[in-house]
Amino acid sequence: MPAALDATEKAEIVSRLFAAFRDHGYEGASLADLSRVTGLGKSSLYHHFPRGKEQMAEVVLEQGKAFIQSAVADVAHAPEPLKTRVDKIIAAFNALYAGGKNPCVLGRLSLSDAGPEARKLGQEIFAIWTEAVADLAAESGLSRVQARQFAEDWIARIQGALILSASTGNCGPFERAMKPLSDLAAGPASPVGRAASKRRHPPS
Amino acid sequence: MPAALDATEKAEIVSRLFAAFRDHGYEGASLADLSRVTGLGKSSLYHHFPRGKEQMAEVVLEQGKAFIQSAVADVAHAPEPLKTRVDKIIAAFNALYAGGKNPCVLGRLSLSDAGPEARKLGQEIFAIWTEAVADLAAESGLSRVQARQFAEDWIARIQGALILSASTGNCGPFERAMKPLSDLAAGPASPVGRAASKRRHPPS
DNA sequence: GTCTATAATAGGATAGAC
DNA sequence: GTCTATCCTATTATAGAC
Repeated sequence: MPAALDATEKAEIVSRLFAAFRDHGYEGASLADLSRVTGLGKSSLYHHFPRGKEQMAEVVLEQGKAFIQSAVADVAHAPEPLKTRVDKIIAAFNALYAGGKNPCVLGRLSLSDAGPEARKLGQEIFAIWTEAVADLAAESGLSRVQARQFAEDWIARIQGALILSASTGNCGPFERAMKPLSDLAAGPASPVGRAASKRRHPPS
Repeated sequence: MPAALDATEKAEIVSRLFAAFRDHGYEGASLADLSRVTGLGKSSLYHHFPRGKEQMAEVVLEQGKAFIQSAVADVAHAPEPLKTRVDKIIAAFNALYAGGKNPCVLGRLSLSDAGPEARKLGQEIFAIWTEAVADLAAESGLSRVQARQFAEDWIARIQGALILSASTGNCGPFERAMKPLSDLAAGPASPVGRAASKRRHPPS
């Protein structure tokens, strides 16, 4: 029974809420679930989050926003070689999504009915994510419009790959989805999709 | 008060359940919601679907499976020019997803906790969808392995684009996601992503 | 800050009349 | 086949002791 909840403990609680919403969605995660995973009674949860489940979802999205800011946006603009920054970002996503085995809490909460504040946060996160990746793409030589489309398409592909692997267990789409970003730092701009180099037979 | 529910009326009910699950997810669509959108009392719903909400989700997925079978798989193997088949499939998805404005009921129900039968149905639908698209890609000249990856990556990109547009309102990612399939029928195999043709400045 | 206990309501599901 | 009425449980949320 800790007298006060220090920053570390608070972060641990939010991290467990994060995993619960990620794995079960907003409507699918009940207060009983959230109580169990955090080890706190319902009343204690309400002590920390007076507005209840909705606020818990918002705090989880705040953590997601902080992740994108620090592990993507800040890294993208760091004074390091492009390849280094790109590799760091890919490593961060590989960890966050466990190589494709974890769903995306942002994708799930964005669709669910978690209230207007959560909605706004989701949009902000996608915006920060998109801008950061677009900056990398532009740096690698794409026009501003192309870079923005590259970013949107790359993020979309990741989100969809996580749905597929959650349903089918196949992480291949997620692994391949990392490649276009990786290719930004290596040679001519590659498209979001895998380069289709070899044809078995030419089109008639 | 119709004496019996003919096939048309049944299809109409399933169609409305489809829209409800698509827009609110499995956990997010309450029996009260489903009762309202179908115009049937709860008891009437249980008359048609004795196993309740879970069965309703399964029936909705059956409809999704039928859609993929008829509008994608059957079309893909029809005796028509490749371009014709591809255009028909794209038109079908444009209608299903309203140009990117509708979420994907398959993507939503696949993640939710709608029971083992629904899970299995989701996997089957993704499998049929993947095989059909892979056949088209192989026909256009890709190797079997490349064709399967093309299909997985294309489907992932669509699923993710629908999440993005649901959150941000931007349908651009969905519209661009259609292009790789369209390109299958026009010239050399294009990748899943947009071809990054022009560089503003060559990589150093 | 955490707990037990409890309210208040919504959710899924059923009974039985018509 | 549909309805009204009801049941039971889970869910969100609060009260108040410690």
